[in-house]
Amino acid sequence: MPVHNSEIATIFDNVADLLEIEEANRFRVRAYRNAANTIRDLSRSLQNMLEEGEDLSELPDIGEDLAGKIEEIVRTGRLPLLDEISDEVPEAIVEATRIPGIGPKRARALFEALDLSSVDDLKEAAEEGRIAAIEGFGEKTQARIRKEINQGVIGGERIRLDVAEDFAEPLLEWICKIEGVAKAEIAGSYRRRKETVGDLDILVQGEDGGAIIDRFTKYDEVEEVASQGKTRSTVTLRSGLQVDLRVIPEPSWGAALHYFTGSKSHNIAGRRCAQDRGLKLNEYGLFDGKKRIAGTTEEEIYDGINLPWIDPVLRENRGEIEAADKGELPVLIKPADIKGDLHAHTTASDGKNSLEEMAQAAKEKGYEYLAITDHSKSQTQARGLSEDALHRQIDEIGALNDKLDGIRLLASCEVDILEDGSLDFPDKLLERLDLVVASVHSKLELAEDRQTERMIRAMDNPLVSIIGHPTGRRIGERKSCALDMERLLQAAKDRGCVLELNANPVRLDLKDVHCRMAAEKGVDIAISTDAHSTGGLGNMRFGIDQARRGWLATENIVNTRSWNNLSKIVRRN
DNA sequence: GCCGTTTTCGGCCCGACTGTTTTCAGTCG
Repeated sequence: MPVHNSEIATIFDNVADLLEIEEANRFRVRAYRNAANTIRDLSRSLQNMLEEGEDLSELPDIGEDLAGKIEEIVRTGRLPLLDEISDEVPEAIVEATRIPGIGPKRARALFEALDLSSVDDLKEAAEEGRIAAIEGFGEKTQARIRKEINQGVIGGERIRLDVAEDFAEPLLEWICKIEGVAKAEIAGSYRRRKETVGDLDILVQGEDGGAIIDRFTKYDEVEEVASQGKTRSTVTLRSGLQVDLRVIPEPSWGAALHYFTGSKSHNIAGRRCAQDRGLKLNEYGLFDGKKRIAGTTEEEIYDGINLPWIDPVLRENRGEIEAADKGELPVLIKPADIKGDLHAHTTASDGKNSLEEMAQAAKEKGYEYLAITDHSKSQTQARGLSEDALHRQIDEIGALNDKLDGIRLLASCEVDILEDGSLDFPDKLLERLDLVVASVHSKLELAEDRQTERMIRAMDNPLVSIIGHPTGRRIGERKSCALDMERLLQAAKDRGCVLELNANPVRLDLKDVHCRMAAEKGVDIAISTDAHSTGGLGNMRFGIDQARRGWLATENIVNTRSWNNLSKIVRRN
């Protein structure tokens, strides 16, 4: 049974959580967390690395001990250490640490003082007023615990980037108008363009922090003010989104922007770089002793630790600091590089606009081409085209292209990959198309081997140009199907098949790490919107952000090429 | 538990805010 990196990382994170509750050495706890982060970001599967006899202790943050534990997990699917400490620490304490404001120490103190055995017991104790009586606890903590448990918000879900934008952009605009605010910017994972964000970190430049924050907490959509000081405040909006605001004086702006953009592990690595040079880096600046030597801009900060500015999308401590140090940062793809969109639907299947309307919208984006990829016949719920209907659409596109000026429609189809890997339309029909996108829409639950083989079999057909939304995931709704990504990428490379990076913010399929793996293997990527309306073409920017997070450059992306060049790549036969 | 131009020990990122107590630990980011 394949063991995935994410499972191993989760085991290590769980060990860290439990060790923390047991008050183990905090650096040992951190070692497990660091290892989990390293593992989560690896571009290769640990299982494969082991099978190929590689020494895992050469990986960063993995030493002899953890390498041995990984081997054990891969072999048995379990880690005895985790089983042992799981027995020692009641599950309810672990759950209690998910209440904001309750960490490992207080969770343990609560359960020991009150002799509780579940979170329900904790709720009961809070309602009966027994928590406030414990030394070190008080009324406020008790009220908070009661509220958090009743709201059932233990944990808190991450919000999709596009959803966060809907709340963030109007809020930012409003903040910019507060008196005394010189400028404002959203930092955090939002600025790094992660596919989901946990909260918003907003920085404002201004002098009178107390007044600015006071005004901020009066924003129309603020439901609760969790904390409020002179430089910092945390509120929750009615939408459930948590917003942290920090007021930054001008000389520290760059340092604060860098610090609060993160990621945390990028910052830690950055501070080590500073330490190596005998300097100290924090959110106020870069310091030589007590003297601030940089801080106004991010460029200054990086320059001070002898690095070029690193784009926020790369700041995940996935090797960007080392690459920057060697002058080997990728030249990332940018919106202006895109010459066309290779996945779009019309009213012929489940789209909302006609061929003409889609062509016009693509032209307005400055594109050279737009591929029309309506569904194939098996997709009855999406009004998939019959063979005759596709024949007719190909003729229609041909005729329309004669009339169109400055944009070319490509005759295409999003053909279903059937359960056995064969295609929903015969080759004879597909041969008439400019290119073919092949996607899986059914039987997403197949076992990893069968799912992987199914897609590889589809790629065996040289008429298939691009595999659409390869993993089928929908963020927050549906997990990725089980796929051996390394094998899939190798198969794509061997066959010259392109993989899609679906730019729909609900999909963003491939993930950033998969994009990076693809680039490392030399697999071409198409960033496509899968637009079902003219507005949907605008999702390209989410795909580009994702590609940039995956270190992709112009040359990795096929739809940065003119059709003359692109046609040679997508016509493999 | 990891790591090393300070290499087998002794370090390990850093500061704000809260709630509690009255000088600070815990938590968070």
